Amino acid sequence: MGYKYQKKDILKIGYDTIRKNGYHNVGINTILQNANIPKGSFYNFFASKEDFAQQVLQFYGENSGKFISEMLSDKRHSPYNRLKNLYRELISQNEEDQYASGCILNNMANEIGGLNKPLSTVIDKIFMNWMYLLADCIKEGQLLGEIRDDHSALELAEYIHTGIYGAYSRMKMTHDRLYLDNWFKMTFEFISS
Amino acid sequence: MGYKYQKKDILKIGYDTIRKNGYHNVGINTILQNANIPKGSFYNFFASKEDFAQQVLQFYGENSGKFISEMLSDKRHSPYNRLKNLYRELISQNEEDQYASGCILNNMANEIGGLNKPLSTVIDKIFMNWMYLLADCIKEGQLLGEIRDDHSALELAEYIHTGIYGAYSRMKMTHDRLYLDNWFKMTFEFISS
DNA sequence: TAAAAATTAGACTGATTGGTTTAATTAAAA
DNA sequence: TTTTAATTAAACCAATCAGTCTAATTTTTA
Repeated sequence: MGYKYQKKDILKIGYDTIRKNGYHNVGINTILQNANIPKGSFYNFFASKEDFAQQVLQFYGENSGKFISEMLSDKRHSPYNRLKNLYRELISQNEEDQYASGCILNNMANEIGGLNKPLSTVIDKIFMNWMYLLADCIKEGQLLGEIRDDHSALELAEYIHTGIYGAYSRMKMTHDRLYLDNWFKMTFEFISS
Repeated sequence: MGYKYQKKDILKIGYDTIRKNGYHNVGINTILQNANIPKGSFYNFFASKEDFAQQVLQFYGENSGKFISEMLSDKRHSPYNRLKNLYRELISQNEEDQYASGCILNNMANEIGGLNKPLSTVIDKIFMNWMYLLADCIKEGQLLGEIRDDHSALELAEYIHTGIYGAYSRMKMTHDRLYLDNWFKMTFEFISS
């Protein structure tokens, strides 16, 4: 049977709440209400708000890693098109909240990255993990001759993904996908060979 | 003579404090301490924390606008090189705080852009104002044949500036300029014709 | 089944939040 | 110079913050 509440469920609520509202703007009480748990249970699972945020990021990083990995190993498409499909999908996922929130990793990086070393370390690890997944696919595309190879696969991966983070910043202002689409169009033009 | 405190000085302190620490992470009391003013004076000048943030952004937007405008009208260099000089300079400015803070406009956009309509409207106006300055210079470069013209000047402007915003997100994790430099190298290669 | 451990529950705490209030002081306008 | 308005000053307020505490309950282990 197990106990009443599942850590995983609280992390899921926390992910959603923090992604949409930010870190400092969200109090523990909001998490408790959204997850419908008493404070004692929260602090039974998590040592502090910061520890919670860390686990939320980890949770998200692992799920996203799996998703990226699956999208980039779909052998029905070429590497370049697999990349395009991934970002097409990531862009589409923002429709759910009217393009208001973006990616929790980027949000946290911008909000507290420069101030909180433990959290920025976690964010960096997750990010680099994704980059290696991207770089593998890009490398494949370079060998096939469909992606330019005057820059390393890892550099291109980082260029692509930081690019969409910049576009998220603008997306939040306008609440539409125009900037994401423009970024998509131009980036994939620039990296094709 | 005038009164004891100057609104402009408080805005300058506010700009610095909020840029480095975020919006929700900074309380009015911190601003009061940093600016060395009593609470009564603050609320004499500003209606609320949100109003204050709005005026801080406006203040920054105008100063930055002037700076961008000057850099982009330096006729000793070609348009393409003026752009490069501008971003070289913007990157360098981040050394002061060990690449931990980035741009207040981008930070605020990411932290509260999706939640606060009045503030996101201000941010958007300032951003677009900059974009028109950039686009004018890019247009010039396109006519000279040194910047690719298969995308509109405004689209390229937006692409460039959202690009550096993405790089800021990464810069905050690593606290160095590597990502900024990589972004710079690749972007200016991609947009040259 | 008995004992130990983990979890649930929410009242409580001290510090901090954005903002108000009232009085004293200073500068500008008449 | 007198009156009015703006500014300075800081004590004060209700609400909220992250986190603690103790007791009851439930699950696991022995």
